[in-house]
Amino acid sequence: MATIKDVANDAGLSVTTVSRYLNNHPYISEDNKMKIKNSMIKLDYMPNSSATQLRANKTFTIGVIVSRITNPFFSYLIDAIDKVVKQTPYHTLIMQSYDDVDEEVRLLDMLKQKNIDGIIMASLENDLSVIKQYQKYGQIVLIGDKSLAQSDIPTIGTEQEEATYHAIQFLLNKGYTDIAYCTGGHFLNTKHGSSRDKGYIRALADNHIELNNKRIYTNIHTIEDGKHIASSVIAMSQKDRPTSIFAGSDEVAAGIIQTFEANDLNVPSDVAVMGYDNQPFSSMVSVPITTVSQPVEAIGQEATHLLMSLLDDKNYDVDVDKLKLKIVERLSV
Amino acid sequence: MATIKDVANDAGLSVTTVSRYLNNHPYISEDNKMKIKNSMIKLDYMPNSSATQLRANKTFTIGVIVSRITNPFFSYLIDAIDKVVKQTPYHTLIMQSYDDVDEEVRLLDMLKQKNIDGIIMASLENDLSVIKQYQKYGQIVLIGDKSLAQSDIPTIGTEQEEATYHAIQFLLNKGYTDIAYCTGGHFLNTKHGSSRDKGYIRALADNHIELNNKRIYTNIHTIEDGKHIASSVIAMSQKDRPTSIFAGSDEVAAGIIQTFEANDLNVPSDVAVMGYDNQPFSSMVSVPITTVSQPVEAIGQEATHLLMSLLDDKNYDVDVDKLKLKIVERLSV
DNA sequence: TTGAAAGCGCTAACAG
DNA sequence: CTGTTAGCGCTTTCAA
Repeated sequence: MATIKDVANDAGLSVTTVSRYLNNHPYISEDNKMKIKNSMIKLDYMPNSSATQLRANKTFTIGVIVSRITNPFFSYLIDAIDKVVKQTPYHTLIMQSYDDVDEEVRLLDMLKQKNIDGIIMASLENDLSVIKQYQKYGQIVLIGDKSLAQSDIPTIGTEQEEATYHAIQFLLNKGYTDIAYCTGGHFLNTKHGSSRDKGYIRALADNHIELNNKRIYTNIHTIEDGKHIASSVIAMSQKDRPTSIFAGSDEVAAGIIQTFEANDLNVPSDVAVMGYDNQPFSSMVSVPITTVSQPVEAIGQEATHLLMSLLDDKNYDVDVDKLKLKIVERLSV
Repeated sequence: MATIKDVANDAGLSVTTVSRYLNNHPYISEDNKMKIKNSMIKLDYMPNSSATQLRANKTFTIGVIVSRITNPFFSYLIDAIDKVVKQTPYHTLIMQSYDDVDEEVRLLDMLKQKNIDGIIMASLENDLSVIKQYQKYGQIVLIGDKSLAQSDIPTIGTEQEEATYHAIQFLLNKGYTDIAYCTGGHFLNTKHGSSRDKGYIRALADNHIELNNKRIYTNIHTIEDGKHIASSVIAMSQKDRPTSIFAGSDEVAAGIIQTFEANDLNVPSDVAVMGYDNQPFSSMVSVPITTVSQPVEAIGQEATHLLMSLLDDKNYDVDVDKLKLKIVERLSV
């Protein structure tokens, strides 16, 4: 592959001049511009990005950490992010943590190694104190509950606790008082969705309902997980069953619903199921899912604009109005 | 950020020795190993990857081109690829072409700029002759119909034409003779799913059914596209409607089915709908989708192993047995 | 077992 | 308007 030196030689000029051409500097004669252009075409030249990166101490790549890309919430989020990034000189490096604490650290280390200039973290496994350590290596933007913003790490915050509170209240208003609860993390662990846990707890407390640990399902993510939960509910005697389930995601909700239907339990009359995310397929499953809608596109856009501004040392005012969550009522509750 | 020089200074050694330690060379005294290790920890050192990359003329990054990550087929494919890549020193850079020819070229140019060492192309917009030009800049592996393999570009080939032929034949056997056909590309253009087109045409021909251009829908990808098609079918007088639709993807099929149901057209009795891909949600929609199952995990694994072998200058025998497509019969046909 | 020095491809003072 | 030169952080001859 031709280098800048080859081009300079071929054009009979110095590498400096060629470099200037490359970077659109003023003060190059039209004549030489032509020569350089021709030599570049002739030699099929393209600047080597490793060299540019080393020199500039900048990679023009940002990382996006999600737990798993197959979760449609994350793939739509990434899509929204990538669409904004595409309009900049940056590239998007997608990184999956698979909900693993150590893997997340490994990904954060890429900041340290100058593999990437900044990170958008849409999943969070480690304590915020760990994340903060990495801010000195590059810009970090968090996506999650509003409360994360207290950490001094720039955050695109949504009202997860409020939304969960409202969702539980919604179930309560419909008469379901025995509400099982699924979370992707560990219940009331400081990380991972704990703000939703708080919303659940607060809603129960406000309605003088006691928290029942048997109704808590932790580390729940996939359709399969949903199926398992449904099976365990089916295995209970009828009077021991919860009357409703807050599934934590539409995927889990879909798995639950499918298994219930296959076993002749009616949703919602036997057991109501509340989803989360409002994914494209959620209105199409056999019992359309009542769910909490997250404005995933706006979240991705705001996060990216914020990170880009940080990288450019500029200010950016996040448009919080676009970040509202709301309940979408369909038939599963 | 500390450099190798800082570590060398701190340890009272030369950069060479530190570099040797980094690369696990033999012949370093245990004593010095300890010193280096301590200095590294003390200075919070991590090798700068831009420098390593420039020096090695290797980025340890591979690109994966898909048309859109929100298509679950692609997100599952990427997941499969990433899981294999994670076991190597490489990283995965995901690139979306959004079905755009020029964008695909821009992505291929990353090979030229040494931004990536190799590419897996799961979507194909440009002619193979264009792709071939890029082989001199890095390794390329194609994912798609078997026939792509003729191009001399390493390919993980599945029998798209055969599978489509069988799917159409399946519809025919069920008594549906008026079969509309959706494709993500342009019908019988050389690119993008044209092998499926051939399967469709061949199946009709073998059954002495004339091809009807009005039954061909091109550039169809999303749930929304499916809804539009369904609307246009609904707008036809009953006797003008096709009796079945080969949707080309489960997403499109889902959109079609939902719109039909919302307008009191029964699937399959009024119009049958055949999907493609067998996605996780396909069994859960209101009319579970009869579809062509692609072994997406195996495809991703084989493609990655093949690319890795190519990058390491080794041989790899693709396990073609794992690449079989098959019809999954549910209720939409 | 260790170190000096050259060089990967590029950019940016500085000098002209 | 153009060129000389140093250096980004790392690896690898070569010599000791």
